[in-house]
Amino acid sequence: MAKNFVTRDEDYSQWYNDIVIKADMAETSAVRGCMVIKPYGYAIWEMMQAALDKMFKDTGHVNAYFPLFIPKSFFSKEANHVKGFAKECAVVTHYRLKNDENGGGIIVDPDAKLEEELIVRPTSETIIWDTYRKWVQSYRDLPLLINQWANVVRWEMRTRLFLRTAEFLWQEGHTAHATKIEAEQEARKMLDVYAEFVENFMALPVRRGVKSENERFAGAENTYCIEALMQDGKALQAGTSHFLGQNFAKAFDVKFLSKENKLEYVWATSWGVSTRLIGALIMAHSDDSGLVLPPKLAPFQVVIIPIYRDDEQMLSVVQSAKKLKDLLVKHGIRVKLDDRDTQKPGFKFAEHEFKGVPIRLALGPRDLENNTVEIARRDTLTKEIISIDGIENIVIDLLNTIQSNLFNKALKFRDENTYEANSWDEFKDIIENKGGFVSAHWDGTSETELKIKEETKATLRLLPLDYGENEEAGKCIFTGKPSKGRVLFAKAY
RNA sequence: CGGGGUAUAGCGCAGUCCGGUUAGCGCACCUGCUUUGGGAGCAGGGGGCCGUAGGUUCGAAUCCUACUACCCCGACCA
Repeated sequence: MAKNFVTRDEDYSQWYNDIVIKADMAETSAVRGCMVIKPYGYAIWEMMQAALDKMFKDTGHVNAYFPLFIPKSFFSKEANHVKGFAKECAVVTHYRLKNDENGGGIIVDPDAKLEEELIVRPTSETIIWDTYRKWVQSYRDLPLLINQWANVVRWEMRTRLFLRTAEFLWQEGHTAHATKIEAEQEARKMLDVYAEFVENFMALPVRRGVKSENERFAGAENTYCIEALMQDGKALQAGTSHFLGQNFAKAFDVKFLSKENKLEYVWATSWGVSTRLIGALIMAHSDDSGLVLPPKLAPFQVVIIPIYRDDEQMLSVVQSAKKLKDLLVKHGIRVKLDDRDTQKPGFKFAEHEFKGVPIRLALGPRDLENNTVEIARRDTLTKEIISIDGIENIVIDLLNTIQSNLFNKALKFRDENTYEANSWDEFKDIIENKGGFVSAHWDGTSETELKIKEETKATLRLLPLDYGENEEAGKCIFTGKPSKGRVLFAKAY
């Protein structure tokens, strides 16, 4: 176990904070509620961005950039949208500072008040749809398939690094379509893209579903989501994809002439994932020795640590280590050679272990003599000495093994912590004493959903995609009224 | 926004009740020697407007007042 590091059992939330800080991913900043993402944390984000961006491009999307500031009047055009975000908006009211004549330092110049206040975007639907109005005239202009990588601000009272901060980084896709069916398919398609990313790259299994009316995005007709289970038994929403209907098209008057020469409103979607995924990544796989990263997202997949006693040994060992690195890099592996002479090997072992590097190779004088290398895997914390011949294939295989091992472990955990509840007592017992996902019958009303939340703190995470279509009908565990099917509850982040 | 707490070196803390030498400890940092296959040892060294502003006093980290910031627990959220 790592030094000065709390275990998950002792204090899960302290454990999480310690990983973020001690693995050098992020820290709190001088600005309330905002974090500094440090190079190692940002490198993970860049890995995520690269993978997602490719998936977006492969599904026909292109990137663009829209303004950080949104005129207040735009914001109020879609009633539900304002209602959802009004409480957490940062507002720009002035555009100039000046020196205080009374010696009070720099003050806001009261003469520089903006005619119209600007909202710092909490999401960009409004500014984007105001722009799309100008871009769309004909069905020939559709579909518009655009994504933007950006920062957004939601003024949160209580924050946690990566999981909830006032400013965060994300991507938001905003698409416009000629038909309802096409927009609905787009929203579903992007949900699948997210699920595929989280499962394949983050090695984290997800449940796909639909949000209840209560949890739906402000301004959406329908919100699809993926939910993942963390090691403490709490669910985390890993991504959302919204079918926006014609709500924003109507609010911003975005119309097109159809093939039949009829003027129609366009159909919309939006979808996003954020740096919160880094929080999910940490909580899904890490252990009491620190961060554990899936090979596909690890900034370094392999770290090589040279071991030597004197300068002469250092020379030959480091030289061999460099050759080893070059060989692995040639095979497309991300490798760090930690040849710092200022730290001892033991220190480096501990450091890279804490930072979650999937594979460690240690190379010393004995290895040079015997043509061997010590190979250690982060996910199982096991190590062995192997022949260095064909090391590149062994590493490639092991990276794949680790990736699937992490997924399988997370899947097993998820399945073992998914329960069916058939009575209210059973439901309460599972939520209070076990945690995890609870599949239960529900009468379909917001009222019941809220009461369940009030009494147990569990929220309705999702309705399965085939909700209402399957044969199993039952009675709501809370009210006993008829249910169209089981839905998933959990305590959530 | 409610309830509770904290503020002293880069980080973590002691000292504060009961005012009195030059404000201390651990980690980290710097220098040297010995070390190096799982977080090295010894010796020496540097670093402080004790959160801010006022007050009481011969004298304040310590007592009083106000302010500010941060943390934890609740309601909201990706």
